[in-house]
Amino acid sequence: MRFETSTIKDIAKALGLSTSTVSRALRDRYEISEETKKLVLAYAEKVNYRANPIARSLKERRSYSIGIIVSEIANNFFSQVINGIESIAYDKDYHVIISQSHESYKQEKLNVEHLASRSIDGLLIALSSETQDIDYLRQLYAKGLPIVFFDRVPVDFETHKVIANNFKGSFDATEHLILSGKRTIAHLTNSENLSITKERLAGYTAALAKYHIGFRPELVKYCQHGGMHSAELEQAVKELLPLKPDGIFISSDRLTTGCIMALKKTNPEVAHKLAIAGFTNSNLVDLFSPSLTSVKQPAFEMGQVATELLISMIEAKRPVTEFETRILDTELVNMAKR
Amino acid sequence: MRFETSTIKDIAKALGLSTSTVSRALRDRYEISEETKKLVLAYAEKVNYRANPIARSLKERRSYSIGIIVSEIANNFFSQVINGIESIAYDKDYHVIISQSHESYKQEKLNVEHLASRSIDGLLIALSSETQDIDYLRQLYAKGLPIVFFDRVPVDFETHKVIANNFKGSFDATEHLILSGKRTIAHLTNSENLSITKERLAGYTAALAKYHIGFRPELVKYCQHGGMHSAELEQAVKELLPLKPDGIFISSDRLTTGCIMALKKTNPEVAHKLAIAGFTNSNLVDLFSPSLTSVKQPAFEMGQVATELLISMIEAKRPVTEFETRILDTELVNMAKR
DNA sequence: AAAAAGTGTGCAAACGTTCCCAAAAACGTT
DNA sequence: AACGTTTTTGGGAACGTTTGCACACTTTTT
Repeated sequence: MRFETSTIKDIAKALGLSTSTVSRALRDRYEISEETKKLVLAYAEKVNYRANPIARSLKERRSYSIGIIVSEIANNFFSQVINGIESIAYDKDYHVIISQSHESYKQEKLNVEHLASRSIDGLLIALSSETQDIDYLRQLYAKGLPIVFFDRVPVDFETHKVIANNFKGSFDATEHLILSGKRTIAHLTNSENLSITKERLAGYTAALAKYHIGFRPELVKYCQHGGMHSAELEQAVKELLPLKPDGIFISSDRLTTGCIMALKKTNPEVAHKLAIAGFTNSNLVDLFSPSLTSVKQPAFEMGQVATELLISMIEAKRPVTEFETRILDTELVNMAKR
Repeated sequence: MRFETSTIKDIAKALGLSTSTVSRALRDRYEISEETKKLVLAYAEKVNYRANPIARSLKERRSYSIGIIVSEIANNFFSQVINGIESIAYDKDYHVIISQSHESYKQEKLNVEHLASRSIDGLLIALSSETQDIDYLRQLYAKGLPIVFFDRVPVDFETHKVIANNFKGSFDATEHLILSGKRTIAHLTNSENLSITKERLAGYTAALAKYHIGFRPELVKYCQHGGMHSAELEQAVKELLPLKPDGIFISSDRLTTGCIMALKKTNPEVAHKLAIAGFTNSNLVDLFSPSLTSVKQPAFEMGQVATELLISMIEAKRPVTEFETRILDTELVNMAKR
């Protein structure tokens, strides 16, 4: 801000102390007499002193801020994750800077690099559905930037990761469809290179296998852009319907809503006959028609856990070498009766 | 970031120049020989030099970042506004920092002050539904922090403002209900102290007046927390239904979805008989059941306009004294036939 | 040929902190 | 009373920039 606020120097001058003393009093560092400390604190309070975080950042070579990359904040899952992140970050005096990749690799890379140049202390990232090459992240990581992945995580990157139990979530949802009598269950899913895609596919096939239903690859449709383009979704739906599925399991928030929308638009009569189960964290799911069974991820908690792990990395005195992958359980809700 | 990158000093040393020369070459300032400039630029490119924004901020006493306060990012209207803000901000090399008030005055004030201490160059804010006292904003403004309000704006604060044409949006929605034969139209709205509440109420009453329908105050229900608490909504619905409305006009995104949810939960049979019209920017509105007529705000454009105004204030050489209030038209979509 | 004007560069201070190092003050021990 | 400890304070450099000023050199003007 261009307008002046009081600085440590001002306080020092006013109190006849040195800036070092004032700084120490304020940060409660080293040995400092109770008396002086109180004096400084009282005066600082009086003039409403706020430390200049910019100056502090420059000096300490860290910014007390962490970067977040998600594909879209207008996505319930991600906005809930962000709320979780904030809840922890603010507690520990970190600020968060949110960037959106819009499922674009180029945008993601650009944003990450921008954040890195803004001196973030660490990065929380869910990869875009387009992302295949994470070399740029490796480089930053090698240079010392702590990174924690969540939701969409790369397999071959050694760091902390936080994911939902995608396998179980998918298994449960698929099993639910099977138990309500469906046998031809389509699977609409994200870009093939995402970790969540693989895990969710595995849950789906495992459920089929448990009930001795043959896996038919043609029932699985991938969406490269994660549902960002409605044309992509309509195409997938168009290809799927001739196969006469009686149920469909959809593997992401955006795809779920997008798919129902596409169904309604292109084949409204089918939409209501098809049993639908899908990942979504929308809190509007109760309003949807056709209704669906939804797999809800513990988004808020995922954000919290990821942030705790990240901050532990940031504040570790020595390089962290032991990494963990936290897996949090999903929840199956709003069982549609049909 | 704790890891080292090359600095202006490094470049200067490597090239046998002074830091001033390098700085000037990089920023293309003052007279500097083409030759030296090319040399520096080439070398900077080679070592992948990135100016340290922190140092620059400290020196220039500005951060090239703007703060945003919204009640909730998990709200389609606001996330679209944010996208609009980002589209302009990034173009002009500003970074944005997003904070959520969660419709709490306390949280809002805390966040604003936090942002201010983080040296933002300007603030874009939509007031929380609880906010009555904006003295803290006045103080910051008086100290020189440029502020632009959008959506929820205070009346008695002289600065740029960007709003939707709330009057017309409400008028159109209410008229739509009237034209489809409704006569007892309830109005569910936000906290009474919000600007949008007043404007939308005015549109509602004007439409009633045009068709010679008497205004019945008991048909208007205010929600202090803007739909953040479902109990509040259910209570409002409970009080409204005995009055036997045949239509309802709801005046905000969160209230619209929340109200339908409450209706469905408490009186599912009524829910489908009532004609519903409401403000919402949800892109899932096509999936809703009961369906509704929605008033959509030009959220993206609002964000863009607000940002342009803010940046013009930030970059003005002399204090701005002429302020404008931009009013953008809403759109009535998805006319429910009933 | 000297003075004036123009051009390119470097020096050094400043932005507001933190923190190493040394100096001063307070205290205790003999 | 002189010394050693311990506790508290101050001086000043550093973080990476930007920029006013001075200086040196070149070109133009008289």
